[in-house]
Amino acid sequence: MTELIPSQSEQDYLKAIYHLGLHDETARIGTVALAEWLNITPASVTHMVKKLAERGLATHNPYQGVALTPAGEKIALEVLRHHRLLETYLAEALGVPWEQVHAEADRLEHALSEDLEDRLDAALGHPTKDPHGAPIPTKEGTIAIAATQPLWNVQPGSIVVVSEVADEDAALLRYLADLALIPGASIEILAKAPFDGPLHIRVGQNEYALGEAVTRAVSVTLVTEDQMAKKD
Amino acid sequence: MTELIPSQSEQDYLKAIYHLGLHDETARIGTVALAEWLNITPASVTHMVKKLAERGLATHNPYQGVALTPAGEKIALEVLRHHRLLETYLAEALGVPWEQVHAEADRLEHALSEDLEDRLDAALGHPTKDPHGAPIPTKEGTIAIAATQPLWNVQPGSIVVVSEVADEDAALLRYLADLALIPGASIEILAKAPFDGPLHIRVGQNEYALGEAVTRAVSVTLVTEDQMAKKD
DNA sequence: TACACAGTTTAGACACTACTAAAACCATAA
DNA sequence: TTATGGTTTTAGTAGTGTCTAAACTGTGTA
Repeated sequence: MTELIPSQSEQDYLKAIYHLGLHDETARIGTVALAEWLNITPASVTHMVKKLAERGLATHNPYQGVALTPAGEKIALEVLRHHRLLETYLAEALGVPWEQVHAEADRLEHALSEDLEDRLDAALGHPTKDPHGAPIPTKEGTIAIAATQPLWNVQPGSIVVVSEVADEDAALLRYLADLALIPGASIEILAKAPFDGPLHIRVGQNEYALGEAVTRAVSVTLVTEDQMAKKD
Repeated sequence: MTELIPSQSEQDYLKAIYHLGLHDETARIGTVALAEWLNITPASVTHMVKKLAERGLATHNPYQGVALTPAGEKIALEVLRHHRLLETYLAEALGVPWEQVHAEADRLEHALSEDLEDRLDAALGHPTKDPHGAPIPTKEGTIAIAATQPLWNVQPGSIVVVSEVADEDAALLRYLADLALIPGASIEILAKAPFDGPLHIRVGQNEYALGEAVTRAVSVTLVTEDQMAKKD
């Protein structure tokens, strides 16, 4: 009955919990991790998480971590839809550079009405991915989870296609764009130095040696796998 | 030195003070007037106005009213530029109905970056008026004040052109659009009933009798004046 | 001239969201 | 089994922006 609209802060927390819960399904989402992600102190996070739990948007077992309830996830996906539609629109219609759209969308997403959301969606032809390759949730609250892996984890000898890149770090995005490591790009993994050393890859005519930070930010899908890695 | 960015609330107050000070240059802007405009209690307005005065954005003589300082007016005009560029963009690029753009812009204006402002401006070809005929302040903080008067004040027998319509009331805007009373429309003032009775006008082939509320919301410029009104 | 009343301000409170400092918890290594 | 250290929570505080209730001001009228 009392369908309270979550505050901007609450929406940011829900989005953060959703984001941190994405990659390691099983991993517990801790107060410190959330605090670092949101640039807030752990004490403040505990406070807010308790409020989210009271409102039925998250579950909170003290000392055990946080998780979204279905209601909380629904809101997180709505905000994410706003965010990614805005990113796509800003890039396509207004030519905002791709490393900049994330920050702009973060500010605009909370001020976007449902009507405007629909208009952006229609103007873009109902896109399914944002400029960084991330899937755009549907209005119904479903999202396509692609079967990808971090470039960091791929075996040498494989050929992969870039599916998605992390969009939070503008400097990193500029670097990736320089390297043509954008969604859809083909990469050949040449070698990986031991002891978590750099990954050697070829993109088009160019070869690069990339560190862990960069290659963890790039999600890829396999095209061909190295013989050595095959096991059947 | 300490160039503080005003909060969203502060920006709303500055915009409101600017708006209320526009039409009657000399009139004092009172707490109740501001409170009604902002949908807030007078006590809260006093509180905020004192804060604005402390920050050098407004002057406040207790019991005597509020006024903007140059610094405050500059900010008000920046917000107004955001607002009106957004209104124009939403109407032109996304087809948002003209009675709806005001409310949308009110939410988005605070989240618009300078870069995005410039992009909207360029995409629209540097417009000088918003969809309601209101002038868009320049980036330098100047605004073109048109020599207009409320339709309500025009002498019968005159012919006028609609210059601007008040954009706050969506229902009123829909009504004006139905009557084709949009910026640029020509109006012949036929008669005015005594004792502040309705104003009879012709717009194209149609004649209407309009009350004070409606005709005060429409600003016009004179094309020809009635003989009776001429005084030299 | 004094009073009444509309307009304005003060005082005190609350919700929100953040902070610091200190206490409580828990897992792991000695 | 206990010490240790990182994680988490509690307690208390602060700033913003709002509210209600009560006190104050100043102007026009009787």
